[in-house]
Amino acid sequence: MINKDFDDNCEINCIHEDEVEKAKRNRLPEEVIYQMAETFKALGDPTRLKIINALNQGELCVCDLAAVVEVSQSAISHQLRLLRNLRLVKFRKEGKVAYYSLDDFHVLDLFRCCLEHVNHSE
Amino acid sequence: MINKDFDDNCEINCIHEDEVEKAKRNRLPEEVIYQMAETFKALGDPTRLKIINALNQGELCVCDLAAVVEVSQSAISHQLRLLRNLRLVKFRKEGKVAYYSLDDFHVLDLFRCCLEHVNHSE
DNA sequence: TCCTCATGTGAACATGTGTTCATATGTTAT
DNA sequence: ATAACATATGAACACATGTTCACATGAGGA
Repeated sequence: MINKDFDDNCEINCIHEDEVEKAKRNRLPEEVIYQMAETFKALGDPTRLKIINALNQGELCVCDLAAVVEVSQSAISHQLRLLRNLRLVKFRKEGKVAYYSLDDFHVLDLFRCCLEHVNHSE
Repeated sequence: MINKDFDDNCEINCIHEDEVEKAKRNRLPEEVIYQMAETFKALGDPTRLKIINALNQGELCVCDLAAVVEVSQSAISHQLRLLRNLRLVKFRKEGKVAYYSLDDFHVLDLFRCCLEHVNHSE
């Protein structure tokens, strides 16, 4: 079962060759993996999760978000830019006030799915 | 609409009071947010996503994973410990070989949901 | 027992990340 | 135009994170 003769230019020796080949064929493109990681990374911060949870119920302006999440306006703004760049939130401007809301319904799916995972694993 | 008289012991001034109050009531417990962030953070790394994608098709041993993901055995082992601690993967030992597999079906849900998000936003 | 092999792990290092501070931008009211 | 205000942003800082390296552990074979 273990095969040590096979290694495509890397020093790894213990291999279930067939399983490895199968797994290699099922690999996703590097770019897809990278983008998924970026998305998960964006959701992997308490402040940003709080922002998303707050926007769940509808749009909010920056200073409202700061009040709800209880961090500085600057911190919120930085995080919103990040979420914006990943198309997780969108915004519209009304005078000097910027109203943010969730951009993509997948975001809520991810949020809910993770919440369920957390609630079920105690 | 804008109210500057209300601020519960923080200096934020511009507030749509009712919206903020509503959002505050809907806040999740700090601990839940923290755990969700931990979970997303765990998924927010290319190496770990590759591990999860590889385990998608069934269990694999550590050196197989190293071969598929193409990083060192040590790096894989460190990442597996992290995933193990978050109950995202489990393992069984057969002699000196450790076989890892996905622990929780929510993990795959999250993975697929994110993949869909990435594929749809180009 | 001694050796080899598969895996685990601590320390160290470079890099990435979130917040704060100061300041810039752009809007509205006076 | 000036002042007040909402938001954006660059720099800097402290801290977290992923990998590598060296070595430990523990199982099986000679």
